[in-house]
Amino acid sequence: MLFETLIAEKVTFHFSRVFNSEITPDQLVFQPTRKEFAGDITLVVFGMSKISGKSPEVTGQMLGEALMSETDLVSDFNVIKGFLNISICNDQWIKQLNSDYNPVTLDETGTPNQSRSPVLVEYSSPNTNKPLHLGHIRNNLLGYSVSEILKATGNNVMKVNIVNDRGIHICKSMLAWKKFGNEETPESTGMKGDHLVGKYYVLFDAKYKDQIKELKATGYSDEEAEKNAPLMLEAQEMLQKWEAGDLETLSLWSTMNQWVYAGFDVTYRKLGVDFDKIYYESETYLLGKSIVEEGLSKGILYKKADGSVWVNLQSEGLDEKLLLRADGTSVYMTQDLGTAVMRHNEFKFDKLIYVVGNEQDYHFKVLFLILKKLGYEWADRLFHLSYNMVDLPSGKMKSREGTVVDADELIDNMIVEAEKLTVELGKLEDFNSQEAHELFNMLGLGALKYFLLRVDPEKRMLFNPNESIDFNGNTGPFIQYTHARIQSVLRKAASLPGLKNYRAFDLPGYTGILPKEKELVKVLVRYREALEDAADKLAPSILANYAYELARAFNQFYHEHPIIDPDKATTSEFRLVLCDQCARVIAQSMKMMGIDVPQRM
RNA sequence: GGCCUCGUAGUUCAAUGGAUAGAAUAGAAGUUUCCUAAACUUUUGAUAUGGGUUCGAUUCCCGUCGAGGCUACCA
Repeated sequence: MLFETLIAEKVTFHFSRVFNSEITPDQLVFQPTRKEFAGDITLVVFGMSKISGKSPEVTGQMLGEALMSETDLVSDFNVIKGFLNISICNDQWIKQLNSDYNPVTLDETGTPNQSRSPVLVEYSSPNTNKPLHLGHIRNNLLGYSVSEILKATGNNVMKVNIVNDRGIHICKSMLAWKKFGNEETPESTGMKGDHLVGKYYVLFDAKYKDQIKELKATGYSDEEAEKNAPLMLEAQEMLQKWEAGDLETLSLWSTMNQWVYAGFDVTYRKLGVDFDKIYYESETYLLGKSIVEEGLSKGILYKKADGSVWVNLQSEGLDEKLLLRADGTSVYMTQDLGTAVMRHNEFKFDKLIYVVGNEQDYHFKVLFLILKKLGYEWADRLFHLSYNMVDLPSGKMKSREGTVVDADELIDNMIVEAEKLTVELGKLEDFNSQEAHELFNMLGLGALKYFLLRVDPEKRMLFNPNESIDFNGNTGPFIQYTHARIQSVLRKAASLPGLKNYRAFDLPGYTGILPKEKELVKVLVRYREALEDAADKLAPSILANYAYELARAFNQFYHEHPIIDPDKATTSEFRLVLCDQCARVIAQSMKMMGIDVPQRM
């Protein structure tokens, strides 16, 4: 917090002098002073009164007096209950905005620090049998944003993706295409590849359901019907062929996967997310067996009579978990053990962060425990960044019931909506068609990204597609608008004689800092703190809400001080530096959420 | 059944154990001679419930109620 370190140092020094007992800086609790009280920073003295031996009020009063008379930081103070409200001298405030002060000290180029061992962020991890939907968007934005935040705080980040390109689900799409597809291709239909494959996945499910119904009519039970439906049997046969390396199956698999990848690429590009390395499960699913064998030989794992391999986690309060089937084939867990070890061998990562939905909380808990049991010390540096689902007003999204919100469709709608509103507001007078198009993109995606990122990842959130997304209030477009507005102010200032060099300013004799200016400085200076918090908790929501607070504070400030007055260059300079800093901090925090900000709109 | 999340204004979201629980939106009333009104000002309105811990609890602990997830030799 602003001035916290400075004050803390003085407090510990004077505390021991005044009360004859010691207190350490980490015992001090600071908070910003609430608006309704006089002061800039508040020291909570309840906890200190035990050490001082005096009541909270007296402790606060005596400390306040000492700070005021013995330091040049404090201009005033008051004590209310156990709260010591401290006012900071004006010249200290101005120092904060002096030419050597720059809140944006982070690496603006985004170049990772290569000398540090990398932080791996795994996100997206799609299946190749259907297009991406709203839930994936939350995942992608979270993963991308967390990566950018970590980069900005000096980490060497590797973004990785593991594509689930094998298994029975792919076979279902392949089978339906083979039987009912009439050789359709993305080219012949004009459909995006992932949507085309998804169409056959849905078709499989529909036909499969018909068959179940027929079987049940002939007296099968639910379970028998599901198991014995011809389509399901065929799909399983196909999976076996795939695993056996059957050329025809592999070739179809490869063709359809390429369609999907081409489709995903389009969506990823629209979302502005990317990866440094992509893994494919078809290449990694066999990993992990040797690790299990090793654990077995060390006696950490055990074999049951049927030959299956298990780990016992009952001492950790969990259950037994299967790691290898009786036939020696691997399961999901085996594969994840393998990829984790492989990634550590490959990168010697500092951390590995898995951005995966919270329905897999248990899986990751178990995964980390097993690795720990197997003796990998780096197991402590694995994190599951768990996020909750996105709900629709009708409840949970269910692909089978067709209540999913398709990613591409949603993105396109957002852009159309942005266009409608912008045109309505008549904002486009000096935009050519390409610039206008870029602006709609920025606004539509800004709205969507901000909407999904401003909510704490742990929390379930609600998305209402009919209402689309607001462009007013706590939204991406509001912040984007504020940035454009500031740029406009700065352009105007640059055109005025005498104000061209406001960036390299110092403040000769300027002392009369106004309350609104002070408020803005306070918000600005908390930026670093917000960023470190966001990196610490892997929560872009902190940055999102911070960016909004800053935009709002700016609009209020601007409302009160709207005029550039060339006659009062000093005052204006100070304000322009504030503007400049606001724009830079807004742009940078938005960038870390993958949101572009317009220069004008 | 067991385990894990989560319950905050009508609605969508905030709040390192701190002061009178903040915003937005919806509702009511206002502000444009101005560098951008996608702005600003005023106003109505909330911690599911019962205990406990303490100077102080939305936050920590226990119970109840409610929502969701996990509890596969699927991934």
